[in-house]
Amino acid sequence: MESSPSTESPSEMPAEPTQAERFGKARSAQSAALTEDYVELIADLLATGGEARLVDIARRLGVSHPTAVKSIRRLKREGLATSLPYRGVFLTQAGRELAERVRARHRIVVELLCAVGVPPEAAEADAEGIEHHVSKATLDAFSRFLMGRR
Amino acid sequence: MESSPSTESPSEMPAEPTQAERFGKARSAQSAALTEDYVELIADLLATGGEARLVDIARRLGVSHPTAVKSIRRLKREGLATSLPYRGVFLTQAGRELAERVRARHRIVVELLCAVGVPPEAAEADAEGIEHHVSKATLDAFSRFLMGRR
DNA sequence: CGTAGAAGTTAGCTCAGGCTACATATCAAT
DNA sequence: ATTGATATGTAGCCTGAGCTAACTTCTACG
Repeated sequence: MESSPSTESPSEMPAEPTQAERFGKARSAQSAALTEDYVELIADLLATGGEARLVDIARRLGVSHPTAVKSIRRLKREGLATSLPYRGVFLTQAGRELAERVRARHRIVVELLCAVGVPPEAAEADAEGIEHHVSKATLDAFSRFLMGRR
Repeated sequence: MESSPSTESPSEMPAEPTQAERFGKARSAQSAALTEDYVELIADLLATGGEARLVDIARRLGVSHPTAVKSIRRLKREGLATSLPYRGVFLTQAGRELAERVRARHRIVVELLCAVGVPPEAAEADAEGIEHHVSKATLDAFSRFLMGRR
């Protein structure tokens, strides 16, 4: 057995907390991702079809209706959406603002991916997962990059 | 908004399945993410310190020890790792190969982010979440982009 | 050598997101 | 108006990842 592990005496505390924080952050981002997906989709349905029905939401997200119900209940709890029993789902002011931010970010991520040579279909598919992990700093950098090459 | 619906049936079933698939894919990617994080970290610990102890893994990932135990049990179940009770965790051949792929991908993602102007700290932090959603096609595009500007 | 403390393990709980099955409400068309 | 097809909603279960508490096993040191 190697004798190295404990002999790291001089300074052995700096790097780890940072990495743990990064992982933790990525983990919680995943939770917000669902919220963002729902809000974005609802906004889209409202914009294109005039209304956002449970069935459509569930189908577009590829989940069962009850799952969509639960998630939307959460959105309502968080003050992002409202719904009338058989009249569809709507967004609150906060929900609309979030949707707008998410949509703008999604667009920028897709454009950035395309700009560096990712095929459009892959860009669209990967963006769905990537966008939720793009911080403000990174998004700003993406914007600048796209701006610069126009 | 959809580029090319797979089947343009007469009346029903428009472009939705595609989007549902994307969401589903992003969802399951999140599950693989954990596996990748663990394997990558174990490889790193083995490379730098010679051994990967439960305690170190848990601390670096920012989770409790029992959580790490559970996750590693899963890795063993999936044939990616082995462990001897008080002797640390090791990677199987498959685990080492996965670790190598993950590491290469992580590096490329960070480099790509930096190349488009993302500050290094943000690049490193965001990559932790982004990398798990980068498909082969996107990764290849990243590589080409980086190659081209060297 | 014997024991204190670190490392590892087990048990059992929570929470969130998913699902199926079943119940109810709406709507559209006859 | 009745009724069958859709759309919603509720109940109850599963799974995975996290945590704490309590127990066991090493190991190192006095």
